[in-house]
Amino acid sequence: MESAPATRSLGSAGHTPAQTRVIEAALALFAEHGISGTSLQMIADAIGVTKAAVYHQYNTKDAIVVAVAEVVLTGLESAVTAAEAERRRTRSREVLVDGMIELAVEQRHVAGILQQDPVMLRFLREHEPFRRVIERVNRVLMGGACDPRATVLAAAISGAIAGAVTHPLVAELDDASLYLQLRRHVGRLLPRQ
Amino acid sequence: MESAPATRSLGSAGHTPAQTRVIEAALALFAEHGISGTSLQMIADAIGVTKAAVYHQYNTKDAIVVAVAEVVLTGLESAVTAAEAERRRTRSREVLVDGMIELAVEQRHVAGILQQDPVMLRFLREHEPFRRVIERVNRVLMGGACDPRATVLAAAISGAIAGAVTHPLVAELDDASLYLQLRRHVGRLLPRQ
DNA sequence: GTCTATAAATCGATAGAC
DNA sequence: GTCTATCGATTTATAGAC
Repeated sequence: MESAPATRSLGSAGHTPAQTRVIEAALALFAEHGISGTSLQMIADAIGVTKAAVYHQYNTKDAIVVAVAEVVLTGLESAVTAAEAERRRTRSREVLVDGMIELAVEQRHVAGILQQDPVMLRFLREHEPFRRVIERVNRVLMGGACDPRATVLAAAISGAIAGAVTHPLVAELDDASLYLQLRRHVGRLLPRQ
Repeated sequence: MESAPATRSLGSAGHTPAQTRVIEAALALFAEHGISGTSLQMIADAIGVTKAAVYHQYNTKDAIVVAVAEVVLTGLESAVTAAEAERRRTRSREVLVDGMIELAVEQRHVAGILQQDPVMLRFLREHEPFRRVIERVNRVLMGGACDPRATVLAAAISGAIAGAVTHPLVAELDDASLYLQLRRHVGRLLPRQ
């Protein structure tokens, strides 16, 4: 029997096979060329269909970007939900950081686009469901404080994780080593509990 | 009297006023919309001239990207040159990290595009003078080692700095606080000397 | 150094057949 | 669900006058 599905504020479920093909092709191309640098023609070519077929699934390019964002953010939402279930704030942050590292390593080839692409950042700011997830993540990372020290710490943690897994230096490192070393280094960033 | 100009492998000197206007406008637009998301028309509009006038200064868009990269990388090259002058490896890394933080805070609104934009990353890989600077930075950050621990550490330091200064959380923080807090947090990342 | 004008290709997006 | 065909706007880039 399945475990009860976590309450989702992001509707990433219910994709037809054709939609899934679009999302996966777009994800790979966005990561390599950026969102602005990816045309619908490139997505269509990658799938092996025409532009019109892509438009039948998502009738604007923005809709594709939102669908891609939902897929990537779903994991982050689960991680922050698990973290928020912890009672102690320091423990909560540890759980979230560990989840973020695991996700970032899993999705290392696409992690960059979510956190750095200007088009994606615009959606993260303006699309309400996305902003809520980001705000929950930041709140946990800041550990209840809101002073400059906590703010920069949260930014540095996010940046270190996203920046490290997408850094050219670690391109040839295996997932397990990257995960272990990243846990170790980012762990040093966290204040002693 | 002026101090002797540091040996430059990046030819960022010798810009005409018109070229400087192009570079500065491009820098701001690249940072906001990404490189692919910035057209020559947008650059021309920002300066207040026509596209043809822009093309008279740089006859391809790629040439503008290279010129922008040179300007931004010049600071990094000075920082790594200063760091390499130190005798002890741990001290060398400290000097470089401090220089990188200073540069990143100064250029916080454009720092992201250099380290994360897919088009810029392609130039950093393929343009030989750029790659040499990046390699020198990485060598100092890794402190003489080349194991997974040192590799991920170097990636995490770069990522933490670039990621932190461009993070939306710190957008409203003043430069001085950002610099101080970032030094503190990234300092914890460095192994005890 | 800047302009007008234009070329050739590609962009996102739509209509309608199958 | 995919196709052909097309639209209008925009893209990079060039030619030639001032």
